[in-house]
Amino acid sequence: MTRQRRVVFDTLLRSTDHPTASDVFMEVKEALPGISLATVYNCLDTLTHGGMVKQVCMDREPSRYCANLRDHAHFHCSRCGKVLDVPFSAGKALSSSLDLPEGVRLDRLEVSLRGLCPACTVAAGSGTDFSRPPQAPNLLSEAHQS
Amino acid sequence: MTRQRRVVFDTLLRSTDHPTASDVFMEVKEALPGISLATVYNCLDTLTHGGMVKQVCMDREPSRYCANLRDHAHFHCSRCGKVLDVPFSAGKALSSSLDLPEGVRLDRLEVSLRGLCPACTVAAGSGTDFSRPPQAPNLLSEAHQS
DNA sequence: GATTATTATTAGAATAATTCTTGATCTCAT
DNA sequence: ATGAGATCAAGAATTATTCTAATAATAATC
Repeated sequence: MTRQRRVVFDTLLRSTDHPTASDVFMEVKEALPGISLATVYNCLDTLTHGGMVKQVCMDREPSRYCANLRDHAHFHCSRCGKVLDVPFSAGKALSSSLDLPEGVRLDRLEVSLRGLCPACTVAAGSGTDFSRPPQAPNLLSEAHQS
Repeated sequence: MTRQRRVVFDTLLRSTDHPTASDVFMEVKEALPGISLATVYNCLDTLTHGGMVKQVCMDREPSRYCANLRDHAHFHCSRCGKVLDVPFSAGKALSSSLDLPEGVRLDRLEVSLRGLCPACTVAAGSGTDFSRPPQAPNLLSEAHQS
């Protein structure tokens, strides 16, 4: 654990949003003015491989990093871009709602959500109801089903 | 629906794997030798926005495309790179195993899995049992939990 | 059927996130 | 101190994807 790794890690621990590598870079520069973006990438990589940090990808947007190691999903707001941690409901095993083929070895499971965060749902206004999404067979109805 | 869009779409309908844009490009060139990669990207985009096709991202790997519109998760084999469709178990609402904050509007839910496909689990051998992954509170135990 | 307007296609340049390369620097056991 | 090994910095390189501008196809109107 080098100085730069520690500072990068501390930055993530302090952050509640889910910063990108550049976000972290800008933040970390205050403490370590000489650090380079490449080093931040290296540190984030090392921390990720060491299991101290999770890398969060959605679509092809820049990766975000998160020091919350509890199992959780990520909700990405399409309007303000914020990323929220969404805990899994206690007691419900997520993997049991999947028909995994026999014989696979499952190492990692990732759940990403898209939509509007509470604030943006309100801001977007309209007569939509603010409770739950429309119910489809399993999760939600994709408007444009064939 | 232009000629190139149709050919791109047909290619996806025929494919059982989950081709990347370049994969599609190479395949489509047989029918439309003059087509450009940019057009393939455009077509895939149009089809995705039109809801005929799903774009599948995992980590920072190239996007893959899939014409299976049924709700399903994607299993990515870390060894051979294959991507398998994993249907959701009938009757179990996935979104109900998430503690979504009040007031969010959920538009899209994506589940990605990583591990070894059946063939690669066998090939990787070792004394591992081939049935189910180790059980953790919710989905699976990340070896490196803090 | 000709003419205009719209939209899609192409080829290649541009972009942006990330990774690689190289030499300099640090750490630590000896 | 000294040397071995890892890490860092800077910038170049890579790669998936998007943009741009010009051409071509399609559709709509006369």
